[in-house]
Amino acid sequence: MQDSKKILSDNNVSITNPRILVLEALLGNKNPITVDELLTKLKNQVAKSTLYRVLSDLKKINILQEFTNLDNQSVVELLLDTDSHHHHLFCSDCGEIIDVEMANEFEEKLSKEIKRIEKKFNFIIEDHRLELFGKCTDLCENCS
Amino acid sequence: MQDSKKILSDNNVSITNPRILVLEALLGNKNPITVDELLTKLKNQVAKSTLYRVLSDLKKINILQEFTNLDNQSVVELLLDTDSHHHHLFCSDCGEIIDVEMANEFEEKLSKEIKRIEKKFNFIIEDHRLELFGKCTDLCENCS
DNA sequence: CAATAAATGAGAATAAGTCTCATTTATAAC
DNA sequence: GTTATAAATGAGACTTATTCTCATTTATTG
Repeated sequence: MQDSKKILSDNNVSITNPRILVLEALLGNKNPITVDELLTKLKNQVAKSTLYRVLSDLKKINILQEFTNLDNQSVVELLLDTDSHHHHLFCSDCGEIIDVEMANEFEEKLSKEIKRIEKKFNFIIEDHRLELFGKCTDLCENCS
Repeated sequence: MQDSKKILSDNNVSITNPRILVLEALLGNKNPITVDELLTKLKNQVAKSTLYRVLSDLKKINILQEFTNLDNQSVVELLLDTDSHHHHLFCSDCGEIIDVEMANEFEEKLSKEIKRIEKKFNFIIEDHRLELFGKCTDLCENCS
């Protein structure tokens, strides 16, 4: 509860009720969440237009990552400085998206390879994203 | 011209004019293309509803990959058996998406790391996708 | 070349996301 | 604490991407 206000003030964004509610909803989720699920969660608390605006605010201050799930739906995840670098595991059975940390050794290899690509393509690479697609065999109750 | 027909028959899909036109449009592009650009390209040749249906057909036979660009637009790329495994480089200046092959050594490291993740999460990982985000410094005429 | 199932075109329908504008709220100054 | 002002919000209209419907056309098989 205090968290969300701190996040906002730390980023010089005015503290409003909708912003607190959206942040709390996001903080309550370990894994990424569909914008649609967020809309449902906050129904009658935050207007649709406001939700989209707040999400765009959070993206602007660089604490929200947006991508798409296997059904091409928008998915959103809070990404605070304190959170560690991670990637995503997508289950094509149940649709779940799970945060995964890769081994340091691998990330170092990736950084080196990225440096090589930067030179080869004369590109400045600022960020990367690795997505793994498969099926969770017994992880969750949704999957047979 | 012969190519597109072969692709269709190889995949037991009936050979129709719209499918040939869409395939030829896709074959003509080295890099991924926006669905919207494809629509424009094929305006007056293929109905919008048909284009979307053909794209979904191609996805079903597993020769079309769909993802989103930095503006969250749908992007599409033909992915034939003969094509080599690659990833994507996104330029936030000009919006271009470029195919990139990573070094074999890196891909091997990635495979190993994926095996580790499979065990750790009890997951079967069937595919992966690596996206690199940055700016092309002098690559194209769009970028300053 | 006929019969039949599949594919298509045109446009209506849906859904995700954006925009508008009148009202409310947060912030900063007093 | 009040007040002034700019910023944020809510409600719903609007836009745009994608899907659906159904009458017509086309591909395939015998």
